[in-house]
Amino acid sequence: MAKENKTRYALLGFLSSQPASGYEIKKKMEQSTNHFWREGDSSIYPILKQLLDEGMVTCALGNKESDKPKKVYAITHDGQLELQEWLKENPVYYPHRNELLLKIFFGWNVKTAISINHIENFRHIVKSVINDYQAKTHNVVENKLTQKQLYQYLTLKAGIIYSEASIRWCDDAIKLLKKRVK
Amino acid sequence: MAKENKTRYALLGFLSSQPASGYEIKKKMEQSTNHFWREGDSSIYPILKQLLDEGMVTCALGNKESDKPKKVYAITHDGQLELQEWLKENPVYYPHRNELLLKIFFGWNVKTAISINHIENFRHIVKSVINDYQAKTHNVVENKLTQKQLYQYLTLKAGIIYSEASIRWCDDAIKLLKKRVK
DNA sequence: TCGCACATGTAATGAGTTACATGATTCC
DNA sequence: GGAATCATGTAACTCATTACATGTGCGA
Repeated sequence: MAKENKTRYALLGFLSSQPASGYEIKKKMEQSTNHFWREGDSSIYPILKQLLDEGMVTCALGNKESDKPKKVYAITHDGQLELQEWLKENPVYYPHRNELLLKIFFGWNVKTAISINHIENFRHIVKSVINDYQAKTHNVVENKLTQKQLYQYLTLKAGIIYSEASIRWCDDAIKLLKKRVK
Repeated sequence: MAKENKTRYALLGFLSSQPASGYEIKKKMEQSTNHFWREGDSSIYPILKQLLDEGMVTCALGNKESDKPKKVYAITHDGQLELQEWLKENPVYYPHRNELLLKIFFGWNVKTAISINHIENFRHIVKSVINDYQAKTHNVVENKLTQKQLYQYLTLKAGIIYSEASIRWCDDAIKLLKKRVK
């Protein structure tokens, strides 16, 4: 079975919300799905073109006021259907690789201080990510959200819960390792 | 900058513990690092060969008693050094893709029941994974572990903490979605 | 005028996955 | 005898990333 390209569904999904250019989609991704889904700078344009050829999206040039070379894509009925079909299918759970854990796993080959350092660095990164999340959720009232906002909020919450779990593991691991080192 | 192949370090890491054949390494991976690092069936043999060419490992044929076509690899001094150099470097944090969250993010395009169903399926999978972890840790006494076992234990604990976080998110998300649907 | 953000693309690399291919041994 | 596991590998394909390439509009 060929590996399916899922970027197309991400693009269709964003366009199902409102028409946008490739660049705008990329910016929106960075703001909203960055912690669980991101695309490279150049992967997005070829696939938009492909979707256009397949009739899943339409393309209109620029907005009338300015003459910027901007292509605004919009989803078609076929595109909506394909998106919905995909949304109904069971998602696949990739086992993701974690290089930090691999280094910890083999940590007995180096000084304990090195492993502790890796974990502390990771903890710093996660801390700053949590701040980001909190800025985005701190004035959210759960039962005042629109349907669309609720779903976005759920993915944000996933980010928070996983990050907090990371912090807990870091603290635990550092404590155990420091006990050994002294 | 070329993307670095990290499989080699995983192999060196396992061989730093004890000599083994490619197949044995694969089996050990499945038992120990499967939740944060796994290799495809066929990715492991070419890289062992490459490590052999580079002098990072040696290769001895079979064990004397049986004449199985088994190649037992052992790490060399150079291999140990390369492993340690890599262990000292700061790990890279990949943003991993999560297809479930992407489907949830665009969930307002389909019936709420579909999103709830995806989350419930995921919850089942995580539950069975947690049972696995617990079987492996239920008789561990933290301060009786050897250095090597401690590091392995830390990665196991990471698996547990992340899985528990997943369950918490699932319960949370299902509750919020069910409130909307009724 | 210089640099930055906007805006769209192509080409090359290499990594990961899947399918394919082979053959021995062990257990039922 | 047949199935599962042990054991090693090759080939093809897809995907993701990186670097490259080009051009506009705007503010300091």
